[in-house]
Amino acid sequence: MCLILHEFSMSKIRVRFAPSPTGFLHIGGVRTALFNWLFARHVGGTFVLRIEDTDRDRSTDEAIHVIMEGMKWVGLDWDEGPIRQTDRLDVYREKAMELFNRGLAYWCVCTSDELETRRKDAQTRGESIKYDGRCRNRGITKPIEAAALRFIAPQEGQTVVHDLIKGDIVFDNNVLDDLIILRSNGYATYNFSVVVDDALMNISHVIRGDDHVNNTPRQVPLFEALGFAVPQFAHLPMILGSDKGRLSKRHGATSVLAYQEMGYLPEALVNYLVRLGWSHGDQEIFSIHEMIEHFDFKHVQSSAAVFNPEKLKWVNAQYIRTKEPLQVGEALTPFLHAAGHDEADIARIPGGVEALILPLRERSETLLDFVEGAAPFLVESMTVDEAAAAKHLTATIAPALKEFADLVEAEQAFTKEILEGLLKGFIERQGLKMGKIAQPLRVALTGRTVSPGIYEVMALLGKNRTLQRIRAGVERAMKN
RNA sequence: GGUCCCAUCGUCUAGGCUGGUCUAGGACGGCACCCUCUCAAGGUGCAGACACGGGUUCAAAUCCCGUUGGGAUCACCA
Repeated sequence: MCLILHEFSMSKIRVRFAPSPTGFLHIGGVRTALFNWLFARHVGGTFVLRIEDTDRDRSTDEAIHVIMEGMKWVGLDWDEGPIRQTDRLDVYREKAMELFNRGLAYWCVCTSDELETRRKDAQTRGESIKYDGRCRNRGITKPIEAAALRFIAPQEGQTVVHDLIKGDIVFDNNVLDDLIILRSNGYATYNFSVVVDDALMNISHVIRGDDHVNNTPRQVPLFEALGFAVPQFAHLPMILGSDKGRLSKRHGATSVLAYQEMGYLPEALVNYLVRLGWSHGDQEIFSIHEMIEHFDFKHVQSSAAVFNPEKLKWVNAQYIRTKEPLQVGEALTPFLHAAGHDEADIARIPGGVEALILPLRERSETLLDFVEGAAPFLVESMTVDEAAAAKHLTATIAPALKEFADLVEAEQAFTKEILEGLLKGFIERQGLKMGKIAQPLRVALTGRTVSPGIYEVMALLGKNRTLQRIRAGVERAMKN
């Protein structure tokens, strides 16, 4: 029974996302996490969050917090962790010493300064800059001075990495360095702690960025030396900026949470990101369920992709238009508050926030666009675009506006449909064209030349403000 | 420079493994028209790509080789 259980856990698919907490969670990190998560959910495996904080100088608790907040916002929940590598330092030391005791590692007393000058010299001579191995045969058993522990890397034959995305990648072992696994300060290095953790945590698939392919042939012999099975690898192509360089602040926000602030819906960001490097025929919009169902490595692109903010906006707009108005309203409310509109402002609108969604969602790509478009309906006295007023609120149209205001005042019910009938009847009797009256009306009601349909505008304003604003518009028009 | 990766419209991509159905499909963006009270949304249409050169083959976007171009990586960072 125990054996069966053990074997089951060994064969189970386990993946991990292992960010280093030296900054915020950026777009590339989210995509790596997403593909790990999607694969885990697709196969019913386990998704582990591991924090690689062995660089004690650059890692901060704040960064860990921000990373987890970002993951939560996009909905990538983890099954185990967060596991911090700094909690496992003893494990790495123990495994490193095990290699030393087995004669698979040696002490190196070359200082970093010496190594650096030697590297530079080698480079100017045009030679290989890898470690020359001078401590390899010194046989230091108990270093008195500060010493680093180096792994004896194989120098003959080849290491083949079986990559789920790129296929087999072959490296000649003679390019392999005797890499340091334990620093002279006693802390394990990245390449070593990663291997120990992936092995001990039974990670079956290492899914990470493309920039790690060259680390892989260094890590594979380490798995073997430690006596562990080598996991499967999947190296994801990079995400590039519009200049095809690394994605950076130049290309807009790089922190996920900045996209939250810019009014993007998390599901839209995820949808955009999943299509960056992965496809399922011609499908563009995927529910989370569909992504999980269809995700596979076979359709992951092997070349890098340029991040396109325009398309992200389009995807966001699709979600804004199709999501339940109530849910959009929930997401929108904090933005309204942030813009200085309180509950009383929102209460001015007949129907509240929800009433705002339908007329504005066809015109909004982000939640910030909603805030902008909703402004005239959330205030008692609005700001008027002077140029618009000068152009549309003329003395010529003033009498018609006034007469329409009287009609509105006499009307008891105040719905979009009734208002439509009212206006249409009015212009017919007056022999006016809709275009003649609609724009002046719009400027009078919203202070702008751009808004939702004129009936929606009046409905959102309510009878009192509608009358008030048309009358104010008439005043202004007569002076024009 | 060494090593490794990559190469279809401006961008994301389908197709490639299992050559013919590809005069290369879809999406974003662009342009035009329609709809129309403005702006959108929506609809219709247009422009736009197999990096180049050699092979293999009756047939190549698809397979092979080379060239060119791009990228990643070469730390006691991760």
